[in-house]
Amino acid sequence: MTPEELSAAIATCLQDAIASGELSVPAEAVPRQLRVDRPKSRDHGDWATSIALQLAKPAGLPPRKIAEALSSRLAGIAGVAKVDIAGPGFLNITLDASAAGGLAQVIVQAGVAFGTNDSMAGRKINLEFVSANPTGPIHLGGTRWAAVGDSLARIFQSQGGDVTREYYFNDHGNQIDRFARSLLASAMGLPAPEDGYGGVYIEDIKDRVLAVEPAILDLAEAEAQERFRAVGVDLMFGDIKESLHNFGVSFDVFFHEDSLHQDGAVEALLEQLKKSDNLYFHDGAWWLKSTDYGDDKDRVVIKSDGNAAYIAGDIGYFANKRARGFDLNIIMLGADHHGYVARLKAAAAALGDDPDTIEVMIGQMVNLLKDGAPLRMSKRAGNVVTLEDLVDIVGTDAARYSLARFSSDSNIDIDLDVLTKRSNENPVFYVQYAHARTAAVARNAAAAGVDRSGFDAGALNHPTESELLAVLGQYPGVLAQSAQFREPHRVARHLEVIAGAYHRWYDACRVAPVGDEEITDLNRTRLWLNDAVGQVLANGLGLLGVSAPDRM
RNA sequence: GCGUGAGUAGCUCAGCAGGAUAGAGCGUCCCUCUCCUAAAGGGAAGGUCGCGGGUUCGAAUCCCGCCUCGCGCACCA
Repeated sequence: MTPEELSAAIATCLQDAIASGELSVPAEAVPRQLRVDRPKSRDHGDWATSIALQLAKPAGLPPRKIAEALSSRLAGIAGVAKVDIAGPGFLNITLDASAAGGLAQVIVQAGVAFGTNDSMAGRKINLEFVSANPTGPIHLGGTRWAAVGDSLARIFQSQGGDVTREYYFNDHGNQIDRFARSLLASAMGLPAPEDGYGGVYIEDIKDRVLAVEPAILDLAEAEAQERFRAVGVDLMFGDIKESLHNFGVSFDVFFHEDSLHQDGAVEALLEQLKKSDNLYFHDGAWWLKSTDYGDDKDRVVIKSDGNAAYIAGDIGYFANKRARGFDLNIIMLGADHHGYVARLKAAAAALGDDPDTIEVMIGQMVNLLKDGAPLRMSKRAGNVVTLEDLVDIVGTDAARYSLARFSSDSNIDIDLDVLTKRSNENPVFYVQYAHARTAAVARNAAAAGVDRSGFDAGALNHPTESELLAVLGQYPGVLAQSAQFREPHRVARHLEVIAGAYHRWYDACRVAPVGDEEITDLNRTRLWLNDAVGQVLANGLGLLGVSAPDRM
């Protein structure tokens, strides 16, 4: 029995109590989702609910009275062995060992489907992340989003969501010109332009452009710069796509900002905004009245030089996504872009659309520590640490896991020295090891002749088994919450909890018989549990894009 | 100044649609392999949950104020 199933059963009991007139609670006071928690102390049963305390005020009754009204009904739920009223009115529920143990079989039979759900079915979700400019390699901030964004996409899919992973290439505007000029300067042996880019990767791209077009420097300067732009940006695109692919992230759409300008989409939308009186002309530029829609200040959409400002592309891009049918557009941005949120939503509102179809996730910075001191990074100076650097140092699994296990809201410090040690300070090893251990136990069980031909749910009654079953049962709920709050780190953290419970169980309970002991249903049932743990760990690691090795 | 994120154990961080004695990993100190992977497990030490008010039967969690730190506040993208 999972906590969700128990919760649903308790909700039914509550409805019964209300219907029978025993309890009088205003409908709006009844929580839609009735929570059951795992108590910290084993003396408080397997699961507990504080529903009686929550309903005391709206029902106008002492909480213990409510608890009493509910406890006899809860005791009647199939699989519930005992219900106690404790403290101010907690309801502590103890399950039959057989009801709790049945979960092991349920999980094995569900396989990869265990934990999945259809709560997001029918939702067409566009998940835009990384979107690093094609003027350099993916830096650490982008790497964090690659790990978090791809995991979130997988989690949405596990909940039935229809997800499109999308990468927006800002290949329009003068940063690309700066990139081209930087390549040209490098090829001519000049220092990087004042507003340009430097560093080894510029040298590298320059060399590769020259390899493709050896005569490029014989062209007139403007023409040479254009060739550097065209070929250089292409090479950069290729590098970025390859890095992401090697990182296990497959984007469905690489969207080029330039295409919005090429096909006239942006121009048409700006005309529409002019007609709807959402744009005005001032100081030689066209401004969006974004303050009418909650922004701090109005924003220039067409600069006085006649060129489209950056937000013009965003307006076109949003309209494009909506035209493609996405009802939820999640955009992941770094903390240095959080000022965008208001203007993006304002732009949506100005178009007459629903700003709530846009959700912006802001990820805080990743700081690197080297020799215990913060490492300052600058793309211009060229001392960036890239996705590839990180993968070279710690590998894809550790990189993805260590970035995904933190809340995006917190700044994280990654100590290169620690990660270079490849010690088990990285929890990914702890979780992967637990998975490898389940595989080893299964191999040994098979060699000893233990199979899953028998199952006695009631036999899983050791304290470590009760704990292990409980945390396995929480997995679907953790997944659902992870999707709801867009927080993949909840999955990672719960895997660590499961791994810990598994290691403790392993220490206390054997699957394979010792020596020539007779094989019983206890051995077989424990094999079910062992395999269930392996399944859940593999499912969870899969959602994080991390491998689940059978041997380590 | 305004906006925004953070402040929880020595370190890195969970927990925050309020719940019973605040957690994990690492680090420190003990202990456990004749027994399926000791890359593990058990135990100990270690906390005014930034500070001050408020709401509540109950606050790390919600509200208000303050302090400190990160990030942002362009006709750059």
